[in-house]
Amino acid sequence: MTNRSYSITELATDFDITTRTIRFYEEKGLLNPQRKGQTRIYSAADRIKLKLILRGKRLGLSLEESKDIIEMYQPEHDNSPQLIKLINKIRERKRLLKAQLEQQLKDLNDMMFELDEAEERCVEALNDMQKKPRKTA
Amino acid sequence: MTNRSYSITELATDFDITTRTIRFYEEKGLLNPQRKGQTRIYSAADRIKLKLILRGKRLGLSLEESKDIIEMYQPEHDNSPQLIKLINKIRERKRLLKAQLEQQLKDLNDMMFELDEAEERCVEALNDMQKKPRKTA
DNA sequence: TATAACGTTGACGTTAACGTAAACTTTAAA
DNA sequence: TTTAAAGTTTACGTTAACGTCAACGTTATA
Repeated sequence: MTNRSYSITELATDFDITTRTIRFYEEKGLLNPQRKGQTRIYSAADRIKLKLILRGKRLGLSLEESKDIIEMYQPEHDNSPQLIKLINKIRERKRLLKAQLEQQLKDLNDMMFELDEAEERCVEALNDMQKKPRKTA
Repeated sequence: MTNRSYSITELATDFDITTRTIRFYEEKGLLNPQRKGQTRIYSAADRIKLKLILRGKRLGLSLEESKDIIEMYQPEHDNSPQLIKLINKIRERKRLLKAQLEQQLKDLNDMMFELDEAEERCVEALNDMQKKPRKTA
C-alpha cells in the first residue's frame, strides 16, 4: 500500500512549502527522487523523508543534521564495524535530543511563568487605573 | 542586591558568547547599557535581558521576537488602551509558545521512537552476522 | 615610556536556507 | 495549432545572526 507516487507540486502543497524548497533539499543530498525524463517522481519513501526533514526543522535541526538522521533509518549495513558505528551514532543522537528537550522544557516553563507574572502586573495596573479617577496632573 | 555591574567581556565569558554578539544585540535594540566614557557598563537588569535573549534562542525565537518579549516585561503603561493591548499580546505569545512546545514534544517523541526502532534493527542485524559464520560469497 | 590588556567604531565577509527571475521543454486541452 | 499548465536548469538576490579584520583610544604596569 501507499505505493503511489507524487509530483513535486503535489508534495509542495501537501506540506505547505515551495517546489524550490524541495529541489533545494535534493541539491543538498536529502532527497533523490526518480526521474521520468526530466520530471521528478516522488515515492512514498521520498514523502516520508520530506516529513522527517520538516520535523527536524521544527526541532531546530539543520538540514545537515536531518540528513544525518535520515541516513540512520536506511543503514547500508555491509559489515559489523559499520553497524556498531551507526548504533553509537544513533545513541549519541538520542542523548542530544533528550538533553535539548529537557532544556527546552525548562526554558519554556520559565518563560511561561514570567509571562504569567507580567500579565498579572498589567492587569493590576489596569485595575488601579480604574479605581483612581484621574492622574492627568 | 545584585547591584553590581559588568564589563562586556565579563558577560561574554559568563554566557559563553563573544563580545561581538553582545554589541550586535545592542545594535538591534535589545540592549541599552550605560556608558562610562565610551565603555559600556552593564547592569544586573542588562544581564537578565541577555539571559532572556539566549533563552529565546534556545526556544527557536528570532531576535525580533525576543525583543518583543523583553518589552513585555517592562511596560511603559501610560494608559489603559496600551495596557490592554499589551495584555493581549502577552496572551497571544503564551498561546504561540504553548502550541509550539506541544508540537515539539510530539515531534520529539516520534523521533525518539523511530530512533529506538532503528537502533533495534541495527542490533538485530549485528546478532545475525555473529551467528552465521561468513557470507563473503 | 612602551607595551599589554581591554575597550571602541566602522565595514566588509560568511553561512544556511531558501526567494526570485529568466529562459527553456513537455504535455494536455481549446 | 496555439496556448496554458507544470516541469526543468541556471544563476543571482536576500535575510538573520553573527565573524573577522583594521584602526584607533584608554589605562596600568613593568
